[in-house]
Amino acid sequence: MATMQDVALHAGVSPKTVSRVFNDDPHVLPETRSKVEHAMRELNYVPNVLARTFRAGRSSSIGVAVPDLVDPFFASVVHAVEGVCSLTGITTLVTSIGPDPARERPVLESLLRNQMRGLILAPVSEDQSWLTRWAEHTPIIFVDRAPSGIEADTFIEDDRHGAYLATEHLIGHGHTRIGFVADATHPPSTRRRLDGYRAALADAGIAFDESLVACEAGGRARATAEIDRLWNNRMPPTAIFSSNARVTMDIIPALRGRGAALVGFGDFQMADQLTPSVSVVGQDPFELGRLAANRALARFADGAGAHEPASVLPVALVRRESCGCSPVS
Amino acid sequence: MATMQDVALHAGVSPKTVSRVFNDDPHVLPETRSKVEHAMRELNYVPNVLARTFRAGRSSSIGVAVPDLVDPFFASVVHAVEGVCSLTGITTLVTSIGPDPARERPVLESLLRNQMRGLILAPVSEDQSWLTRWAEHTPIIFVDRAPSGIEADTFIEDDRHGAYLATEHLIGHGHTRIGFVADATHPPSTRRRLDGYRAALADAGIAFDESLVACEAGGRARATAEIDRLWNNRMPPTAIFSSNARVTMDIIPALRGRGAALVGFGDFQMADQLTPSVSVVGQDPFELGRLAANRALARFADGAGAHEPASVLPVALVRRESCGCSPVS
DNA sequence: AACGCCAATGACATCGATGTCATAGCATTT
DNA sequence: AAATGCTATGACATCGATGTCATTGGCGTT
Repeated sequence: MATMQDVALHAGVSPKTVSRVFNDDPHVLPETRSKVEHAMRELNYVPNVLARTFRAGRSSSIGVAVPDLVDPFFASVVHAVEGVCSLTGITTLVTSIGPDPARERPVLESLLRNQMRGLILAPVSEDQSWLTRWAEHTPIIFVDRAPSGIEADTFIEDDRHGAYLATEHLIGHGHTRIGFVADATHPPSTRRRLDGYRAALADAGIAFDESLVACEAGGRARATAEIDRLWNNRMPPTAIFSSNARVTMDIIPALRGRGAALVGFGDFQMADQLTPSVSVVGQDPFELGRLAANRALARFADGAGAHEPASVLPVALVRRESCGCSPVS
Repeated sequence: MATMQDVALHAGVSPKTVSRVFNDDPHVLPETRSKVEHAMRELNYVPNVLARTFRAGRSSSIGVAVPDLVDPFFASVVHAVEGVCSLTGITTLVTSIGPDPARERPVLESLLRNQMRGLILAPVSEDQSWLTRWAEHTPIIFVDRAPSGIEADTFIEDDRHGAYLATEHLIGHGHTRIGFVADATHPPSTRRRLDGYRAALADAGIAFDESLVACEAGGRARATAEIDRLWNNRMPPTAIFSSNARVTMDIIPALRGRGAALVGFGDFQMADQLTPSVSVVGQDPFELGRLAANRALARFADGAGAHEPASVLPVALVRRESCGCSPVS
């Protein structure tokens, strides 16, 4: 790996001149320039990004941390961020945090230690106050899940309204016993979805029944167990609202033959091809990622400290068959 | 951001001593050590990874580049790599290349310029010979798709055999007009799958019919067009072999009502929940990622130059309903 | 008491690129 | 001809951590 020194020696100039040529500094004689360019080609010179970013003090990459890359929702968010950043020559460094809240801090710190230019984050833990120190220098943008213990730019969906719509719709189909299924209680987004669910029940004059809430349905096995539990209820549900796409996919097998209506939060691939096709609250993960990336880029200019009130993206009910609607033509 | 200098000043020692404390060098008096540790805590010292890796000459991260993160197959590969690397304190830097072969080289070069410790790659282009220069210093491991123009460690699935199995199985159900659908012709894996398909036909004494091959089926719209085209054939197919999971998902809507049997290469979420459930050739992306990551780690010790013959992971037919089998109890 | 040895610590150079300032050379002005 | 200005180039310092070697001082040996 040739360095600038090598090129300089080869071209008979100083390293600084090589640097100037490389960075298109106009103060170089055409003759000198071509000598240097020739030497660079000869030695196959490639700049050492490590040295450059070290000198510059911060890298030209932006970190993206999401709970799970295998989740198509987050994959789309990441995809959007990559799209925006690749246009500006900024590298995206993607990591998945995993389901364990305790892993969040170490994973993020090892990311941030690389002098990231910025961080786009969908947290899994319940406290991000320790990020304050980093936030002073590094813009941090929260997506999908609002931060706690720290204020920062945030882009979330209208979880509450989406859950309200879904629940209201099921109520409109005549259901009064509607189960709420999730894979964890703590994420703020799940809480807001539970809120919306309860609000819709309340507005329809239906009493909230704790025994219809099942929040341990992560993975097919536990999903099945939770659904069994719900149906062992004295009065089983006749409809289910599932609080995210992963859970929706996990409970579908368990729901077979139970004749329950279903609406899930979050669309997923093949949802429209299942029998019955699954009605969902449609989010726009790509837009979420796009907005977050653009905000991050804007903060590189503005400075890291500032932040605006959370942006709440609208969601819409996508009626398919599982809610009880008839297939659309 | 405090530096070692700051800590040294604060503790009244030299920067070198701070470095020693930080790196658990035994040649430090306990008293000095605690003084330094106190200063570090006081100033909230965090090492500058950029400076460290710059000094060390190479970073402690491994690059992972796949065509598409939204594809659950590659998402699983990445997940496995992350799992292995996180145990050894190596950061994984994930990028998706996208469908355009021309983007591959710039994307990878910008990754490699960061002095990656190694690279795990599922290429989209047809020539990786330019990687030779990097491969001398940086172990490069190919997954899912074998390299061309360069020799390197490679982990692929048994594409040919998988396609053979699938085609043979469809033939066993009495089909003689079997369509082959893909989203591109050039990836070596697709070619091998086409090979396997042709071999199975040949072994059964069925003539290969060019007009049953449709290789432009990327995305739902084009998938629908390709299926329409196949069915406009004078003798339409009665069964379809789809060469990857994305294509399988894309053609399913178009196949509705056509009564064709279907086997796809690659399992996907919900494949077992569709009606009919979709028979597939099952791969093991997680294992693929795990093996690749372990090989990369091994190369860090061995040195980059070497490589072993490609490892071919076995695949197995997962019989569900779409091939014509009856549901398993 | 003289010598050598080892442990603890620090001074300095180093990695590669680049910012700052100096200098040499040439042209233009008065 | 001297003063001024401007351009092309280079010397040197710098970013932060750490490898190398030197220095200091205490201890044990003969």
